[in-house]
Amino acid sequence: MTQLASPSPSVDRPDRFDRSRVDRFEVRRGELADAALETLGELGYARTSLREIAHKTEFSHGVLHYYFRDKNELITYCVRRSKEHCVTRYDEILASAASADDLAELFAEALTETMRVDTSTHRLWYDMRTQAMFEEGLRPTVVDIDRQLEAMISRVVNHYAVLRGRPLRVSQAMAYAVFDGLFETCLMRHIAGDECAAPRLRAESAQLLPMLVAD
Amino acid sequence: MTQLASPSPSVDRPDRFDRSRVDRFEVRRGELADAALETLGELGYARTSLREIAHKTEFSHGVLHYYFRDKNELITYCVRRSKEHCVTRYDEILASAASADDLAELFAEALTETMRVDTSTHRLWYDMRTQAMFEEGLRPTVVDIDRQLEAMISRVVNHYAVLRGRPLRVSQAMAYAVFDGLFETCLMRHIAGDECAAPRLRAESAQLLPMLVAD
DNA sequence: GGAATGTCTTGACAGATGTCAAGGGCGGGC
DNA sequence: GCCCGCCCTTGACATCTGTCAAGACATTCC
Repeated sequence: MTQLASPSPSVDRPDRFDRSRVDRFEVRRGELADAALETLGELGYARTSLREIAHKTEFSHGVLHYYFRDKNELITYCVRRSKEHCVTRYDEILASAASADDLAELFAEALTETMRVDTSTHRLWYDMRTQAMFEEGLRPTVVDIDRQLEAMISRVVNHYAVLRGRPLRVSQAMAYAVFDGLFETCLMRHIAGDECAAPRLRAESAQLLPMLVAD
Repeated sequence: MTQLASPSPSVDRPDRFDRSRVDRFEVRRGELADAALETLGELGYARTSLREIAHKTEFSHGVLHYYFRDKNELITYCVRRSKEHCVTRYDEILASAASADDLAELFAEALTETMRVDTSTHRLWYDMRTQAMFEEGLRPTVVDIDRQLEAMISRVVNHYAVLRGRPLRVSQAMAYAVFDGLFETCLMRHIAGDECAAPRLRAESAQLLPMLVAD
C-alpha cells in the first residue's frame, strides 16, 4: 500500500527542522482543509470556490494561497484527508467477528452506518472519482485511494471466506466493484430522500457477501 | 416505464399544428444537442460552456438560447437523447440467445463493446448522475433514466434465470447495482488507459450473471 | 527595542460564464 | 413589391472565478 497519511508537500513551507513552526503550519492546513471539506461536501467539486471555502473560516480568501499552491492541491489534500480513516474503518470488525455470519452482519451494519453519517464525504469521493475520468491530473490521487478501498474490501471478503472455510470465487477487484456499486446506488437514493436506502444497503450487502464465496 | 423519447418542452416553440415548422425546429434542436454531446463527452458537465458547444457548430453562441431555455434544459435534453438507444440495447440479444450460457456470453460481449465504443457517453452519464447528488434539479431526469437502465438489466437477468430454469436470488435493484458497479469500475480503468479493463469486464460480467441465480 | 520573519488581509487583475436585448437578413404570404 | 415573422448574430451585462502582488499586523529572536 502506498503512503497516504501525509499528502505531498508543494507549497513553500517552514524549515523542516523547526518543529513547532512546522506543526503550527500543519495544524492550520488541517483546519482550512476541514472547512474546505464542509463546503466541498455540500456543493461538490465544481461548484466550490475558494472564496466560499474561506467564508466558512475566520480568515479571508487569500489565506488559502498561503497554505496551498492552488485549488487542485487543496482539493486533493482534502479528499486524501477525508479518506484517511475510511480505509481502515472495518479492520476492527475483522478482529471482533466471531463467525462468518457475525462478520456479515457487522460489516453490513458498519457500511450502512457510514452511509448515513458520512454522507457528504462519500458523495464528494464519488464526485472526485468521476471528475478524474475527465481530468487526468486527478487520477493519481483517485487511483491511490481506490486501491486502498479495494484492499480494505478485500480484507473483509477474505476474512469472511476464511471463517466460512471456503474459497472465494471472485477476484479482489470484482469484490470491490460490486460492493462499490451497491454502496453508490444506495447512497444516491439515500441522498434523494429514499427512506428505504439504508435498510436496503444493510440487507443487500449482508446478502452479497455469501454470494462471493463458493458453496 | 416513463416516457423518455421526447424530452419535455420548455422553450417557446412554433405552433404545434404547423408540422413542417415543428419538424425543422426539432431537427435543429437535435443537431445542436449532438454537438453539445460531443463537447460534454469530452469535458464533462462542469467544464462545458455554451460558447464551447456553439464553437463545434456552424452557429454562434446565442442560438442555444433560442432552442433551449437555459443550460440545464440543454444538458438534460442531451443526456436523455444519448440514453435513448442505450436502454434497449440488449433487447435483441434476449431474442437471439439460444441458451443461458449463450446469453451470458452475448451480454458480456455487448457490455464490453459499448464501453469501448461509447466511452464518452457513459462517462457523461456517470458525471450527470453524480452531479445529481448535489443538484436537486437534475434528479428527476437521473432517476428516470436510472429506472430504465435497471429495467433493462432486469430483463437480461430475468431471461437468464428463465433459460437456466432457476429462480433469481437477488432483487432487480441489486442486480442493477452490482452490474453498474462492475461497469463503472472497468470504464474508469479503461479511460485511464488500462488495457485489461475490457477483457476484465467481459470475463467478470459473464461470471457475475450466474452468481445471481440459485444453484 | 528593533529587525526579521511568519501570518494574514486587501484589492486588483484577467478571463470566463450564463443570460438576454437589439437588430439584421431572409423567405413566404398578401 | 412590401411587410411580417422566423432564425440567427452581435455585443453587452453582471457576476464569478483563480491567482497574486503589496502591504499590514503579529511574533520571535538578537
